[in-house]
Amino acid sequence: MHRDQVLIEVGDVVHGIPLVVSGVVRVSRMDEFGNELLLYYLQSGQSCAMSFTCCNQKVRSQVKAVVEEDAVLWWIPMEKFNEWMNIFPSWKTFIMQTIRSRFMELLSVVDQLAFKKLDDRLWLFLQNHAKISGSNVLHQSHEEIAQHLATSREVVSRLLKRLEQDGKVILYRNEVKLRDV
DNA sequence: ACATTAAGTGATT
DNA sequence: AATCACTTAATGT
Repeated sequence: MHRDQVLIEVGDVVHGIPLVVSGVVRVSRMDEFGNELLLYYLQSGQSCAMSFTCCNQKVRSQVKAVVEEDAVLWWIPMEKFNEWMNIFPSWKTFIMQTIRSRFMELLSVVDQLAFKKLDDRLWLFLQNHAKISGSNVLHQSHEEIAQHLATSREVVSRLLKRLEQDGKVILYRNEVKLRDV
């Protein structure tokens, strides 16, 4: 699966469980106008907790999943999913763990929305992306960053400018480089 | 050289 | 913090 490939759109019927073997998948919430809010990233050995509930009850997806970095995925069919639940305790444990960890990440997003200002959210976004991608260079335009944070481009531009003045970041076109602290 | 897209900025709400 | 209107800078053709 190559970069920017859309794995699941809002409203899609989910037929299986995506298990990320390698690469990174970005999971976002969408509103009716196509505005986006980044929920979390999935890395190797992780899976999307949303899909567990969705495909068991044939509920349509409430989130969008896009390949962030070239990824390999295993789609586990629903039947296997249920079968393994009974056969392998380790599978059950894995499912419970992912549900818990995704839930925690969701809480963190809620916390940020409720209690944090945009400058903090932007900074956390940059930090998190660096951690996930293993690179201190973010290849995204201000517009794209703004979309992930569900805000406007101008605001991101201004906040990034301030981060640059604080020496925390260096700005280029379509690129943000984090300085080592 | 010109058109297009990204980024910077002041003013307004 | 969002939106608008406008400018400036970078990039593609």
